[in-house]
Amino acid sequence: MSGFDLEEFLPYQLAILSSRISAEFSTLYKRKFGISVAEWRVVAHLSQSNFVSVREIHKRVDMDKSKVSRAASRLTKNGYVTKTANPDDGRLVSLELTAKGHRMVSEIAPLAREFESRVLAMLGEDAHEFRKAVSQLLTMDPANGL
Amino acid sequence: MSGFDLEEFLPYQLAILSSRISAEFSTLYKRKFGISVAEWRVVAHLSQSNFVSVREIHKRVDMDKSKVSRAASRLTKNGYVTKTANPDDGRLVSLELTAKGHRMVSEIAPLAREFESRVLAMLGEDAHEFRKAVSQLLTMDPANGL
DNA sequence: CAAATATCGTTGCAAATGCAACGAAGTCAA
DNA sequence: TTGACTTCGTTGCATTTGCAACGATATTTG
Repeated sequence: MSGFDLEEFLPYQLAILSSRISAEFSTLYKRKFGISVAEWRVVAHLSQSNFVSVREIHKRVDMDKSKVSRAASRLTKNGYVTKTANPDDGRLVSLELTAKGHRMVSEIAPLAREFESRVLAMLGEDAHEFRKAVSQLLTMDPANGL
Repeated sequence: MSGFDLEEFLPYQLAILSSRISAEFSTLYKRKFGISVAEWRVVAHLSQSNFVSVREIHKRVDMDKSKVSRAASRLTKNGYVTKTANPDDGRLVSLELTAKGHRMVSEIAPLAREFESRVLAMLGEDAHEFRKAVSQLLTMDPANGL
């Protein structure tokens, strides 16, 4: 039969690995706060720098701007985020964490760090090398055909 | 501001990396054959072993059985796959590549290998270590809390 | 300044997704 | 053998997603 060995195909392996890890971690905050992965990404971004526009987040992450927009709307509806018009540029929206949003992030953050440690612990000595490789690959330009 | 550094968070990095790589590669076959990632996974699996059930594919991959079922239906409609009832167990469906399906896989396979090489080339010496780490992480049991 | 262009966020829409429920088929035990 | 239980694939449904189009605002160009 031979054919193509999907199990050994790196893009496939990465997809499986990523979705498993993401699913595993997301249950930690989904259960407690009812937010999605997209919403987690938005609040995590906002915990680092407030007054961020939808476009700003859309640019950094592989998230369509409509996805960001809707995630932000859900977060606003649930009191984690506020949306205000940027006074300098009427097209922009300034997203900002509320106190409730900050509390949520500070509850999730230690869980995130602990989860990450557990994953890296599986690699032992090689953990650092692995992280370096991931960072390296992330520097590729998706527009330039890698 | 401090907060949580999402950019350095491994699950996030893996999600970005995986989705970029997947998107990049999928354009190679989407354009030519009009199939989705889910459909690619199904035909790739089938290129290794025919007469596979929906459940079989569902078990190996992080794909809901309804997702597999629908991907198989689309592939059948487009002449890449046939569905027949398993004579030994009426509940099972035997998925099988058609000649057209085999031709498609044999066109995509070299593109896949070349793409993978290009990705690994970015890592140079460390490519092998990286692959080992990915395999290692994939052995974790998602049910057992990693 | 006016008009053409570009950028930003939202929304409509069709397609994809996850989940639960279902019917059909198989297994097991009394 | 019958009846309870399990397994398999499909489908209904609500939600999410990606893409294009839109209105609103900025910027650029003539």
